[in-house]
Amino acid sequence: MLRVPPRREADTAEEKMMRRKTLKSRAGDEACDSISCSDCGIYLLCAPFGVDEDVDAVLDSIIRRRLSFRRGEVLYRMGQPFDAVFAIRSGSVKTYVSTDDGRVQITGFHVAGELLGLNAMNTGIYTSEARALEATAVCEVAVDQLEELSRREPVLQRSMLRIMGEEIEHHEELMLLLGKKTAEERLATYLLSLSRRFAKRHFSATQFHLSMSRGDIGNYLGIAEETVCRILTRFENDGLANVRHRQVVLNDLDRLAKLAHDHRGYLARLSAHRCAEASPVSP
Amino acid sequence: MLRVPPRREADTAEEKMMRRKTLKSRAGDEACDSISCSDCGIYLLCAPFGVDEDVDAVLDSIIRRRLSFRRGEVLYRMGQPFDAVFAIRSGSVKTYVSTDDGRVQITGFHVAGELLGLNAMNTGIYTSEARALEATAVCEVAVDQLEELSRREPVLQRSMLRIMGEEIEHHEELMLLLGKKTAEERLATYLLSLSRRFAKRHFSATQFHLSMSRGDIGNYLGIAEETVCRILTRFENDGLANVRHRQVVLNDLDRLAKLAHDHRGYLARLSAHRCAEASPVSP
DNA sequence: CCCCTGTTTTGATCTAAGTCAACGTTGGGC
DNA sequence: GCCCAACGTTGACTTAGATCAAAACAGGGG
Repeated sequence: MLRVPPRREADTAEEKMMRRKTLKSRAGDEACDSISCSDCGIYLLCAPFGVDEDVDAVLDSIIRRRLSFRRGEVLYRMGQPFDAVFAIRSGSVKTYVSTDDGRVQITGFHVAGELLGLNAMNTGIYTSEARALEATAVCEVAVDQLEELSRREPVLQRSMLRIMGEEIEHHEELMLLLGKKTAEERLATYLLSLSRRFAKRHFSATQFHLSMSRGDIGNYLGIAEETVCRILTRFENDGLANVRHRQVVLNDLDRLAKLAHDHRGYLARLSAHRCAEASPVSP
Repeated sequence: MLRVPPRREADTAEEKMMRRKTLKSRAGDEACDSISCSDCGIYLLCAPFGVDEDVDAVLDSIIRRRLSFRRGEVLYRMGQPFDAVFAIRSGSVKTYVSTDDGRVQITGFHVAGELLGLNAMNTGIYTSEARALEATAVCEVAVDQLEELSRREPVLQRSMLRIMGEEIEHHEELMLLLGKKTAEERLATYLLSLSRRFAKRHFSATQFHLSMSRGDIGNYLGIAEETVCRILTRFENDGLANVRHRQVVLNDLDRLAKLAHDHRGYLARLSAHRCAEASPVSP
């Protein structure tokens, strides 16, 4: 704890940086590297939804426009009216909420193939803000068309609910981390969750690149930037992981998982146990 | 921070209490005080969904069974297969997740009229646990029937998305609180959020009853039980609020809102501002 | 290739809130 | 109406991690 003087975080610095940069180079913004739908991350989400016909045609009908953002640019702001979700085609994005006095809490990092903005479904107003961490390409999908289509395609409807459920689960895990874990456990949990995410996309589970700064990691995990550094050095000394600048190498996933006191690991063990016993219900 | 020795929390104590109690009195469990659908909280959610015909008939068709729980009883456990959601008819429920070494984080308190369990939509396994805070009556609704019905009733489909979006928003606010707020701000935010919730249901915004213990409040807010007490006494001395046992009286909502550094208040001000300016987009 | 700005690292010091301990309060069960 | 386990409160002491400060490092634009 101990952060009373509201030292206006990341945001302001980035805002300033952006203002400076925006004066120059407003080069090839739109449609400079338009990838075909079948190369896009969301294709993976759409494909299994039973769209047997011309996939490209269906997708084209719901995609309003393609946009690209440079590092630091804003996808949507808090308080803006909501009428579209964003499918990330490439790059990565952070989302965050903030207090009235400028403190910021990052609520998630999002990568290619993920859907952004569904949470504004409730009020019709964005309650969070999204900012590109690097050069990022997205497809804008109008919600009303998405709803219309999901009525005709039950698999799409189910999938939207599934995606939101996944986000809720992820938030629950993060709340456990923010409320009950030590700084060391937080970092271990974080590295492990990144590793799993990459593995799921068939990248290396033990070597990857961070698209976010130490400051962003600390903010997300509810600890100071300096603490992030200190603990990463400790991991290095313990032979657990090497994090040189933004390049990560994990040496011992098992030990990391033990350190993390993982919710997900616990769940997996629970399910296994449940299967093993086979006979519930006593008189 | 500073909670390394995993002092097994609430859970274990409650479990023990339940075991003791369960030996005796397994009295009128089911259907002892079955309220008609039109008295039920979820009716309010269902009514505006365009079910113009016989509402009761439609509802009866999706409600699998009615259950009632006593204080401390579990609605569902982590790791259990998911096939139904619960609509709370009366009473209140806490949901929580936990680490493998027994630390618990409460993720929400839920009251009559709210829907529980939609978050398991993703994996088909409950990743959290729900426990009644007091005598509580619920309706169990099978998910497949809910999905089936929501295909025919677009308003229901929209409403499910809206409910999940609301939960996500609520989690974002809680993450901001857990990651960035002081203990005092947390309590102020909490009291204010309860106040708003009661006001929305047309109860008093300044006087209400807490169904959860100090321990539960502290756990939910990521602070120690003792800190909750200390700060409540401070609020009392400052003439801000009187919290005697479980009876709350709020004396100065404005000052409380200032203390809370509210995300929601900030949002409201933002929207107002946006309306006032009327002219966006500069060259 | 060098500068400049933002990022990362390390050390010294401080503090909000956690933990421990002990005591007051209460309401549900018999 | 009495008892006791759970709940709530208050004080004394400890500590994980925040803040401050300052140096080392990178990498993109000119």
